[in-house]
Amino acid sequence: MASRPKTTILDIARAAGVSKSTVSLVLQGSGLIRPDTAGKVRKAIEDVGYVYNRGAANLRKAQSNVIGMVVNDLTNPFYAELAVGMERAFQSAGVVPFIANTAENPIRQEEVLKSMLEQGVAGLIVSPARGTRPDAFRRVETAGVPVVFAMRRLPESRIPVVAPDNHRGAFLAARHLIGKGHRRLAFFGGSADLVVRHERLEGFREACCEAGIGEADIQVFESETNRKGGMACLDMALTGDMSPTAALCFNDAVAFGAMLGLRRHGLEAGRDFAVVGFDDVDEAQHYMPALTSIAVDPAGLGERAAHAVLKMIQSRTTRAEDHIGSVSLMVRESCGPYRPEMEGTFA
Amino acid sequence: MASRPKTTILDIARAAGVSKSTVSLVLQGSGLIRPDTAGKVRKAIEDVGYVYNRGAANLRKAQSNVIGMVVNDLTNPFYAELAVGMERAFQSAGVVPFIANTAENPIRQEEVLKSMLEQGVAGLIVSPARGTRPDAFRRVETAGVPVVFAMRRLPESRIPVVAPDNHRGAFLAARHLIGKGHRRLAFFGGSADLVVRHERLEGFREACCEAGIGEADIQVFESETNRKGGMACLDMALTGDMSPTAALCFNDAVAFGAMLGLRRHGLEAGRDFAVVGFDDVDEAQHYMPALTSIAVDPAGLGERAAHAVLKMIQSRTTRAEDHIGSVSLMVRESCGPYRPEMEGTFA
DNA sequence: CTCGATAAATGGAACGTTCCAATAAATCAA
DNA sequence: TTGATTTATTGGAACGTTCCATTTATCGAG
Repeated sequence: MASRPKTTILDIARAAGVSKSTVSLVLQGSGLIRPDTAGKVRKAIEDVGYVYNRGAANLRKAQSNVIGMVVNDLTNPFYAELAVGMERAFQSAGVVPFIANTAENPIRQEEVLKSMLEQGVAGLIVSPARGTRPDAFRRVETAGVPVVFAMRRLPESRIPVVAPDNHRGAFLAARHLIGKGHRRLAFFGGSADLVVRHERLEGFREACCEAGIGEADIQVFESETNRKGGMACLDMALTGDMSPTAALCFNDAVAFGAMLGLRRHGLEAGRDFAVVGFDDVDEAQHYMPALTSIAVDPAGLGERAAHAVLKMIQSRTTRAEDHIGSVSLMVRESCGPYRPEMEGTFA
Repeated sequence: MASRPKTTILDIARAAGVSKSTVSLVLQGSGLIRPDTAGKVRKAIEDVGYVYNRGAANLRKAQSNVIGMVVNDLTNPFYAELAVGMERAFQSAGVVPFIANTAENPIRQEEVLKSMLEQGVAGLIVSPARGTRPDAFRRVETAGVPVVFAMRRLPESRIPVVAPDNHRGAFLAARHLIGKGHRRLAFFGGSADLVVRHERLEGFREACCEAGIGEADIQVFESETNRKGGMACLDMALTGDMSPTAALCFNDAVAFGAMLGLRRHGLEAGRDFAVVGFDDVDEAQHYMPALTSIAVDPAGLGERAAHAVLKMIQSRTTRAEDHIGSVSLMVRESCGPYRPEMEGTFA
């Protein structure tokens, strides 16, 4: 019951009456073996409960066939979507990606990366944890393993990135709010050490600037990137004497939190306050009221990232071009109709 | 830039002026090495960009330190929670689990399991895909790798299971509905090949039976286990001439779908129809109306499952006791107050 | 048939580690 | 100092695979 003697390629060779080399060749699907011999071997493999030892093979071969995928928060359906897209792309390439979660913890991330390197991954797709130190990927880089960042990037890094057009997304969202008549705007959520937030904030500011809205009418709040953070932002925003009338949220989770917060104050998104999210998770369209958001196609970006590493591995390079995915504004109910009275509140 | 010469234990030995055996000992944290020699070695490791080759080590060692985790749907936050719980338990044991998603596809599941075996996992936690064939785990079993099923089980299998008390959960939910005065009940969603559904359905029926509600007043609908499935169920339920007034849903996703469906018919959960979910995902409490559901603590079950494999690996056995986690009914708004008029509709 | 060419199959070394048995160095008791 | 003991270190075989260089079988042509 316990302690298998572990059958090897030699056992199969013996059973099939051929040499280990022949078995190896069959395993690799080489055409050099006569079909009937190959058949014999395959039968032997089936009879004995053989399992291929990829570790041993990698020792000899230059390259492994595992690809690692390190994601910062599996609990966020947005990243789960990303993972699913990657898996789809890898599946058709015949590789099985291994996913590991860092739970937004840089220490854990380090462990995970180390483990993946030790396992001999051929490539890596990483959505780095918040607070990742600049040199966190030095080891990976010196090991010469191809990496691509997905969704997030590090401040100064030569590692290629696959991400949505955060700047444009935020710009579109802000312009939408302004178009509805809002003149005092807020940006909700995210922490300042996220490059992504920087990009979104810039797009947001650009739209404001274009509309002639000054810094005095812009309020920016930091928070966790989840519902709780969104509620916190809303509370802060409503306590000032010049409260904003609309908010662009760092992501949908924050937006849901903000809407929850509004309800606690007896207000309703779309009627008393405009909210727009970012990411357009599945839930956004089902929410009450349905959330206006920026669609970024995470699964598509996942596929893109997967193809990028695949290509890097194949061409044995560690460099690749960034890919900035296009985004689109999904207008729903959370911003309500055009409301001229909002213009009147211009400071 | 490309094609590392790959530094090995021998390079370090040379750099530190010791033998490879010494380096190996240091790597394993053996106390047999004099502290200053160990220091020298560790420094050399740091200087050279060494990465440990776990594949080579596993070739010699009996046991690896990777544990695989195969989940049927990462997109469902419920399973993501499960994964997170497992990771937590493994982290404190110093192992890094590798997660793979099967997307509810038995063929994919087979590939994934094969890949994990080849990688030499020490143990496996699996939430099997829908439609898994009874012999899908034969290879894993003959390989002697410890496996535990999480959340789901296979019809006839000796593999230990960690799962919530589905029977009791459904029983509690149904009794709650009956207590609210409902007398024509429906069960929404899930496919008949899921053992889990069987268990829940039984609990549901038991509560009905106890309350003297006959088969004629019970309607059971199959569907996908997501929002879409829930909407479909609701539509079917409302078309009959003796529509139910309340439904227990296979899981929260189905319940959300059902509530969406109600709204399309101009009805509201909690006022015109009672809905209860299963799983109590985070979203349940934030929904409008907040969803009454059965809490199962997926993260806790994940931890439990992790400990189970860990123990199995340690005691080199492939058997373990099942663990049935306790559940509790979370009463919220989706079933409304007691409504005696519902009793009147008794057939 | 025999020879040369081609196709099919094989033995052995190598990959990077662990671990045992053995050696070398340090320590101690006499 | 010497041997006995303990403490540190080391060489070499082994793990299961791949791949190169060979050997052996098969086939066609003369």
